[in-house]
Amino acid sequence: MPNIKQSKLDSLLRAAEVSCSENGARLTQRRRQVLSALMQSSSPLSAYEVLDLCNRSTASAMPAMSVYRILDFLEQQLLVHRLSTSNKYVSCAHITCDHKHFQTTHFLLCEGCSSVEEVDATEEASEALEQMAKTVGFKLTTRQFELSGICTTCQNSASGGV
Amino acid sequence: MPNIKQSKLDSLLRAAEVSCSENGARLTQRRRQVLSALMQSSSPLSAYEVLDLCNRSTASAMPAMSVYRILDFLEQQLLVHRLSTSNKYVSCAHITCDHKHFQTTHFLLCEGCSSVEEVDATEEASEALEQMAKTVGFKLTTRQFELSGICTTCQNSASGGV
DNA sequence: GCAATAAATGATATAATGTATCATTCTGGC
DNA sequence: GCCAGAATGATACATTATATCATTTATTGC
Repeated sequence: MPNIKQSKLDSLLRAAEVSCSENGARLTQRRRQVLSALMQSSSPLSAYEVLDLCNRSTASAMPAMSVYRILDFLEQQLLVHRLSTSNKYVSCAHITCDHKHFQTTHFLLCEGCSSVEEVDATEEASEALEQMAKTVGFKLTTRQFELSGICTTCQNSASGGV
Repeated sequence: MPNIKQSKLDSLLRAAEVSCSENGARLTQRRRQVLSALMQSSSPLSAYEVLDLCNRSTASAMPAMSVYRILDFLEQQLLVHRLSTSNKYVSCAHITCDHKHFQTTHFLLCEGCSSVEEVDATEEASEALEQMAKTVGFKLTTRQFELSGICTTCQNSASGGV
């Protein structure tokens, strides 16, 4: 279920390739395949879901091991994010911009349609959390939060489905 | 590695039993065993870690299935919490008080010693997160946040270990 | 261009985690 | 004691993740 245009996908992949080469890394065929699967998905995918998609699109079967390796690689390159609450992966929403993930990122996970929205933390939210932790002497290192809820679309459709 | 006194453990278990019976549920031997393992642990435990602990303390082997069932039960009874980021379990810090988990709870996970601190969300933090989500039309349902960082103890000990 | 080296992937086995299903045992109410 | 429902046991299996070594593909120095 590709929910993005081919042209958009191409430009994302091109940007990803540039990003890799800037780090002295290569966006190989296999890596492109995995990244592409995530980009075309409207919801986070597990490693095995990625595997299935890859093996559906190509004749040559990819082993599970490769998917895990490649997901790790893509995560290091900041091209995908791993959602720890569901242990699934999403492609980064900021591949084409020069956003550098300096600040904290939130992922809003819709319980209705499973979509994910990647947003920057507001100053206030970061501040408030930091402060709260500090009152018990805790020093935060978390740079990523995953919040569940209902997205706009699902709020408007009574059913709550896709 | 029991980090709590026997008397403390006993009183916690007694309180848990009362809590169960108020809900028309029973704290059976097996359930007590599982809950006890979690109470005695200074860090969150996976289902299989719980299983190992239970099977170490008793002669009669408990099947994995039972542990999963019992963890579900204890979670329903609000006697334990499931940490979704690590897929592990901790016993509730508020078993002996009448705290009812009405408000949002945070879990501060120490990257040094793996300990967990369960704290109530501050008004400001809840507010700020809610507000942030609202700006993109998202309605939060999350009642539990898991934040990683370094606890006081580990900040003070250079090594960062236990 | 070509060997040497490193990076990436393939292939296989296995560990770890979680669930489905049905049988058995335990418990409280009659 | 008997029965119904709850709880647990037991077994099989599905899913997810990792370890390890072989093979292929790219890169570098010559």
